[in-house]
Amino acid sequence: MDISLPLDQIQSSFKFACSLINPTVFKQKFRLSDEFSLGRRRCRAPIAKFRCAFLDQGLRPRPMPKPREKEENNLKENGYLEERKLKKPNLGVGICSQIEKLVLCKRYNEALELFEILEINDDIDVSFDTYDAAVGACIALRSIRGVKRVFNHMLNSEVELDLYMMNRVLLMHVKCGMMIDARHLFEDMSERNSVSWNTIIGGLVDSGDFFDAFRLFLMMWEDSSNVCSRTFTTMVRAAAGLELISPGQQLHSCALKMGATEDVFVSCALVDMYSKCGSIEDARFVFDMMPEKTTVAWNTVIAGYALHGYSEEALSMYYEMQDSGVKMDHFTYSMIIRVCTRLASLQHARQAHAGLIRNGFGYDVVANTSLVDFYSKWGRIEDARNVFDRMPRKNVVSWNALISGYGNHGRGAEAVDLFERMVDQGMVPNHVTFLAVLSACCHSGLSDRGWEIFESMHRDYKVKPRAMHYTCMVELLGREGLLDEAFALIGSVKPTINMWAALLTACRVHKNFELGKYAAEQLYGMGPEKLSNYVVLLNIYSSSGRLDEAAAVLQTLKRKGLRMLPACTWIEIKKQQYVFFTGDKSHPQTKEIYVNLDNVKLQLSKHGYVPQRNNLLPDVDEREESMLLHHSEKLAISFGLISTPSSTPLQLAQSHRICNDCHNAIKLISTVYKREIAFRDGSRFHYFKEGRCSCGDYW
DNA sequence: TTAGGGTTAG
Repeated sequence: MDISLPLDQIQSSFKFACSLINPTVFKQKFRLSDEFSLGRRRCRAPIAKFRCAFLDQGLRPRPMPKPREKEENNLKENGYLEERKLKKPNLGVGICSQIEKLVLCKRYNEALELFEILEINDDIDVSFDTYDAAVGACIALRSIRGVKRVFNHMLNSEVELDLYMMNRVLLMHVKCGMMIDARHLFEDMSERNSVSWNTIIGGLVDSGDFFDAFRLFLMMWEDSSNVCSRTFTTMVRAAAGLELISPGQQLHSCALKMGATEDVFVSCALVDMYSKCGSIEDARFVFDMMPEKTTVAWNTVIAGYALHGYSEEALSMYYEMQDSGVKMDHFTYSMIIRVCTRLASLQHARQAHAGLIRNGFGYDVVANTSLVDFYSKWGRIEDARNVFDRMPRKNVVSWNALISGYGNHGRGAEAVDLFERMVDQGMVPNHVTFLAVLSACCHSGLSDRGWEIFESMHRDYKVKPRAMHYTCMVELLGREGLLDEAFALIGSVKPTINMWAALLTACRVHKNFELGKYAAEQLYGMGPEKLSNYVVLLNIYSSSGRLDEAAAVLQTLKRKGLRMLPACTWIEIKKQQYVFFTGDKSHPQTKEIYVNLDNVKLQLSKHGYVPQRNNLLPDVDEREESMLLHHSEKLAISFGLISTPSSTPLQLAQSHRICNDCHNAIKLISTVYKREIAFRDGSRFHYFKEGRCSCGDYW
């Protein structure tokens, strides 16, 4: 970060940095609409221009009130005028003040309903205060209909809006996502202040039009009197949205020179920007420099660590935050519970759960959803259910988390029940819901129900099945041995690697070598340079006893210089990483490890765990095969990642998830290459991305 | 009058 430049140099370099943003590229990238030109015109009567824009959109305001002169003369003649004059202000003032009161009480819907009365009574004078309240209701409800109604009324009444009200109207359009109208409004404003600029730029950033936001900011920069700390906050968010550190750094420099970094909002935005742009060190630097660290500042830096997979650092910051005495909020707990899920730390998660309740956030939907996810992922589905049942409000993510949990526990019927209950309660399922419930059906062998749900996805819920749903169905059909149906399903869509892989697995299980070979070749054809595709092809050949063809694949591999790395698992214990390859005996405590593994194997068998034998590999003895097959779960158990040695589907699934263990590849490579090709490739160790068990991409 | 941080799957 170069922050030593003089201000004028910073300004010019900032402009240069922004000019580097190629409009064409950005328009393509962000699918921007036609270039937004900011007119220099000034309109003396802005409301007249709004009317034109309004009519251009095909909207027709109600007829203007007719002159009442004739009517009043008639009334005067009949002696009614005095009565009317008395009634008019009473009715109008009553409704208007009622609207204002309803908005104050946050009864926005009722306020807008009452506003309808104003529409049908032309003779009620509406004050700015009432319009302001109605605008507030529209913003709170994000009601486009409300915006049209209130704005229409303003147009009809021909009221001259002052700058404050113009900004409110602008904000109303921005908040309701009506950015085209907002742009027209902004363009036609005869007077603008920093609020007007910040509002429109903020709207552009919120709607993802980062490039337009930068362009407008540069225009604003020309008249720097309008630029304030809130502008920097918004623009830093734009840089974060673009994930471009260079404009972010320039903004940081400008903000420093203008003293804007003293604003806690700017600093928080900078912390967020640096972490989103991949520089957690700079994020931490900005955080450390903050004289006053607010809850949001702590949350932002914790979120930054969590985003980059630094779960332990995130947890450590969480405890530092606790020690600092800063109040934690529902954001803090949501994040930290998610971090605990990654760390598989029941102890910390329980503490966070207790803190959540103790500090009065026990009803927060997001934090509770994190808890449901945590408990269901770590073998405590009943705890997950308890948390879920006690949630006063649930959103689709909460339902998805629990359905997914039941599915992973092999409790498919309960997952389906939950899905049906969710629909009964009026919750709209999304593509994640269907993935969870289809996957649950798949793991529990509920093929008919799975197929029914799959068919209803688009028909009843208008959720178009994606590739992952088709993959799930291929797996489901494949498990049932319906290989031709699975093949036909793949043929009905654009096949993906995962679909062929699922079919290949089914073919191996059901010994359909011809179709399996075809699937493997398709897989091979979709990514010829990917080692994993050679491995599965090699696997299918050797599995079907076609050793010559398997040898040919090996030759191809050799010719292309692709090396197969042996399967490995690595584990971090107290910041020390331990790496194990298949059949590895190089660790100084190998003897103890294998004794432990044998104990685990014994305990597993006592719990009824029967290793799945692979009858396609004749030259591997049973002991070795069993060891290879369950390498990951045994390691996970022996290092305490799985609390008890049992064979519940969840625990096995978790161990595979942690160790990313690919059984077939391990077996194949250890069979074909034996131990002598096992080597430690130091360059692969950079996959220690999250410091937990992981496996290289080359599988 | 405008602003910063969070959940499911992949």
